[in-house]
Amino acid sequence: MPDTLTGRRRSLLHETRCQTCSLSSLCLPLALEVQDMDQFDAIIRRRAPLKKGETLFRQDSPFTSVFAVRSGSLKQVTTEGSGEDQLTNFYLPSELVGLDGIDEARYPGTVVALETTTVCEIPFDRLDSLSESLPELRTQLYRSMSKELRDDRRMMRLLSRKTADQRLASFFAGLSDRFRRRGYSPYSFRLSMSRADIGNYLGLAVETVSRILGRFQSQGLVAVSGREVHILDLEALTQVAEEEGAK
Amino acid sequence: MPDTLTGRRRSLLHETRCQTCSLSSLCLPLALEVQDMDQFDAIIRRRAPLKKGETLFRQDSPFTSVFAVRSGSLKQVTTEGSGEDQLTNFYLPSELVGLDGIDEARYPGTVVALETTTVCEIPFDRLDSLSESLPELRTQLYRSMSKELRDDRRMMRLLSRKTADQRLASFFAGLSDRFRRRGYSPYSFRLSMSRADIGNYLGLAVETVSRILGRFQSQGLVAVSGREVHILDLEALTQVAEEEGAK
DNA sequence: TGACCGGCATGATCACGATCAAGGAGGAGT
DNA sequence: ACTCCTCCTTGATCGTGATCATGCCGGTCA
Repeated sequence: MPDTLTGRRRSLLHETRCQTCSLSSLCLPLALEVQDMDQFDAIIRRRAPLKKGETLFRQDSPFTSVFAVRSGSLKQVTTEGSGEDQLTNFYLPSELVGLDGIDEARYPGTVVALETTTVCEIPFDRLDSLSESLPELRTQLYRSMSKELRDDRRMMRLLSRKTADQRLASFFAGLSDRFRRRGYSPYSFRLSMSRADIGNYLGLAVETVSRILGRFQSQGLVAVSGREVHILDLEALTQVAEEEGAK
Repeated sequence: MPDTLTGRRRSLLHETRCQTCSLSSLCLPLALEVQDMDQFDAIIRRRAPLKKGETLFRQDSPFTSVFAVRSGSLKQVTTEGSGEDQLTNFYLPSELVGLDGIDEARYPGTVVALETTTVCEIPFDRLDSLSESLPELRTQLYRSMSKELRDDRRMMRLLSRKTADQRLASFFAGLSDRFRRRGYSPYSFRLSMSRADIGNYLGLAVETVSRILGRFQSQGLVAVSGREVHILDLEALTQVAEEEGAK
C-alpha cells in the first residue's frame, strides 16, 4: 500500500522509473530482470532538478548516497589544504557520482551542476543490502568502480605524458565518444563547462586551452564557436591525441 | 576432509592463513569474525614467491583474480598504443592488486615484482559470491576500491598542479606514511624502485629526480645513499609537499 | 683483471606552456 | 541605450623541467 502511494506520488512529480528511463541500458540496473528492477526502483529517491551552479553535495559532508546522472552534467572539484581547486571529473548522464566517498564516509569533493541537471539519488546502505540479493547489481557496482579506476589511470597518463595539444585532442575525442555512446551526435555538441574548467581538469592554463582550440580550428580539426563544438575531422583529432612523437 | 588436507598441505608450503598473518588488520578480511575468516581463507590460493622482475600478470590477459600483497612490492605499468609506458601504481603489503581489471575482464596493466614478493591470490568469482553472504567482506571490498579512487584523484592533483619538488616531497612523505601504517620505520627505509620508476610514476625525467633528491639532501631534508633513504625532517618535507606558493 | 652494462649524478641548452598584460565579445540588469 | 561583469582571445616574456651529453660508480661475467 505505502509502496503504491509512493509510486503514484513519484509519477506525479517526474517519471523516475528505471524501466522507462532511456538510460537504463547504460546505468546501474542494466543487467537486472524486470522484477529486480522494481526492487531497485523502490530505493531510488527523487531529487528536484539542480540549476546551473547549484551543488549536489559538498566536500567533507557525510557520505550517504551515490547519484546517477539522469540529464545534464556536473563537475567534481576537490580543494586540498592550502592549494587551489582541482577539477577531478565531469559527469554525464548514466554515470555514477560519489563512489569515492564510500571509504572515508564523506565526499572527497564538491559536485556542482554545470547546467540544469537531474539525478537519481541512491542511498548507499540500501544499495549495499540490495546488492546482497541481486548478484547482477553487485557485479554492476563492482564494474562501475573498476571502470572509474581504469579511467583514472588513463587520466594520469594524460597528465604525466601528454602535451597540451594531445590533452585537448584527447578531451574532445573522449567527449565525442561519450556522446556517441549516449545516442547523441559525436560530431556536434555543446560544452557545458567553461574554458577554465577544461584547463583545470587537463592541467593547463586557460590561455593555453584558448590558443590550442584556435589552432585546432585553423587546422580544420574542429569548428568552435563559444561553447558550440563541431568536430570536423575526428580521425585526425584522435591521431593528434595518440601521436607518438609527443610534440 | 578434503579441506583439512588442503589446509595441511598449505601449511607445509607456507603459512598463508589470514588469522596468523600480521597484515590481517590492514587487509581485506579486516572486519571478519573468526569463523568468517576461515571461509575467506578457504578461497585464497597459494602462489610461489615472485623474484625481482618477474611479472604477476600481463596487460590484457584475462582477469581472474585480485591479489593481496603479503610481502615485497610491485609496480603496475600500462603501455598504451604507440606511446611509452606509464607506471600507474606501486603496491605494498596488504594492498589489493588488479581491481581495475574487473570491468573489462582483463588486466589494464602489467604488474611486476620490484623485489622478492609474495602475494595471496583471490579468485574474483569466489570472492564475489562470498561477498554475498559476508556483508563485512563486501563493505571492505567497496571501501578498498573507493580508497583507490580517492588516491587516484590525489595523484591527478599531484600531476596537474604540483612542481617537481612538491611531487618528490609528496612521494617520500607518502611512502613514509605507508611504512608507518605497516609498522615499519617511517624514517628509514629502502626504495625497491629505481629512480627511473619514480620519475615515470611522478611524470618527471630521471635527471630531475636525481637533481631534486640531491637538493633535498643538501637542504638536510633527507639522507639518500643509493636506494637507502633516511628522512631527517619529515615536517619540512610535508611542508614542501603542500606549500602554497607552488615554487 | 679487464671489459661491459645498468643505474645514477651533474652540467649546458632549449622549448613548452605558465604568467603577465590587454582587449574583445556577449549576456544580464538598469 | 548604457554599464557591468564574466568568459574568452591574443600577444609578449619568462621559468621550470625536458633533453642532450658526459662521466662515475658498482656489479657481473669472461
